[in-house]
Amino acid sequence: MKGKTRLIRASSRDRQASLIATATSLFAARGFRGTTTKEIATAAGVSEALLFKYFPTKRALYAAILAEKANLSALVEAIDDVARKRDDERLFSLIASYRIRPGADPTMLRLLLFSGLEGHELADIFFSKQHRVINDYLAGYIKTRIQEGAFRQVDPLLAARAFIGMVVHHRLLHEIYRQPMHRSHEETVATYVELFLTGLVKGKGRSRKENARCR
Amino acid sequence: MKGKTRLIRASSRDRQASLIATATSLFAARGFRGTTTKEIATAAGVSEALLFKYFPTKRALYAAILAEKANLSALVEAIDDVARKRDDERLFSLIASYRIRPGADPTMLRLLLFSGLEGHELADIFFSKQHRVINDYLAGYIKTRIQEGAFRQVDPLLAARAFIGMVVHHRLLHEIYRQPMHRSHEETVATYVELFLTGLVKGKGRSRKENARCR
DNA sequence: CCCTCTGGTGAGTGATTACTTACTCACGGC
DNA sequence: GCCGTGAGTAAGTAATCACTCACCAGAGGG
Repeated sequence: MKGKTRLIRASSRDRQASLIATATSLFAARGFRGTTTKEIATAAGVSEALLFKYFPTKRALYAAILAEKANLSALVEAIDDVARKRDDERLFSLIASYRIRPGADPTMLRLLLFSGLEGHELADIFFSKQHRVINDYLAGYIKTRIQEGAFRQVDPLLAARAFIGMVVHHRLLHEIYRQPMHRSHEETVATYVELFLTGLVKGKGRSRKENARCR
Repeated sequence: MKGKTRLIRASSRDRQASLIATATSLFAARGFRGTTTKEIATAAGVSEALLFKYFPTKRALYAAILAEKANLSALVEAIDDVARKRDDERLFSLIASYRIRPGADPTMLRLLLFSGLEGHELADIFFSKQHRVINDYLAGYIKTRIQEGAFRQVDPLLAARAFIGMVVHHRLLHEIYRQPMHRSHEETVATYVELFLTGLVKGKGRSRKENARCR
């Protein structure tokens, strides 16, 4: 209490984590080239020199972020459950909701896009962990459902891409280009899922809930 | 013929156009922040000082590009024709082919993404001209077809987004993240169009070409 | 009381950046 | 023949960048 400011010396691990957290949001907002090491250090409340004590180069800090922020295991686990029950509508809704949910922060999407566009060497790994995991999982499920006779005969990988594409594109418009969502989150998800499962053309059967006069 | 090199003095208009062309591909490849004025000038074969004779700032050059490169009228005209004939499959195939065609260059997509991510002030206008035009056109067509009873009752804007989303996402994977196309260009387009029009779930009618036992 | 180890910094360094200034050169009209 | 005009440039400049170095402060152990 004798000094004017209470100097708090953080542990090595804490400081490193705080630098990564700060840098993540800055890199996501402005990209690798658009973010300076000074900005990161200042935002984290330390000197620039200290940043270089923990990460030898700016690229190393960026690489640490891409390597770390990549776990989608929570989503995959949640999906695994409904997949076993063969609840198609719920499974697709879950995937879409996870991305389009109201408070979903755009950090990871922006980081993914920036790393791809800027051609970072670790972009491939980041891409694999962020996107491919779920794409491949979905393709696997679709393949199974085709074999079971529940889905039409299509290329499972392309079908999975198509659905993920709807969702990712929606986020892109909303989070990058600030396009307003003119429908509620639930309506949007339901529309995409229904479109994907039952198609756009009429007269070939309706949604499960309505009359199915073709039976 | 007396000098060692024949100095060719281009006209103001030609030089400006050549600078814009050169800068476009560099900005698309590396982004606004990742491209230096010196690189642009050198690539265009002139001095850096001359660049600033034609464009007062680097941003002004970038703005000139975004303002200029935005015409999709050729596609809209081609679509207009099949739209009048109500040939759904062909219309959707046309839109998809235009983007997924073999030699399509990724310049505009990359420019669009970079400008959105980097938050350039003209990104909105560029986005409107590059993307919204076709999205709104497609939404209008879908709305008409719903009124005619040919398509199911869905939000036309969301449906249009969904289809464009499939296509844009496919390009993203292919052109930004270097994912290989494991199917031919035609097969891919056909799959997306069929998926979108008739859906994934089986037993509710088939593609037009096969039996339509629900009639 | 001193010694060492660790978290932390102020003040640089050379390279690169967007942009400027003061200039040259070629040519067409008078 | 000379003069104005427009294309073109070499050589800056101030700011900013990633990164470095020499140094400091305080805790803990002997």
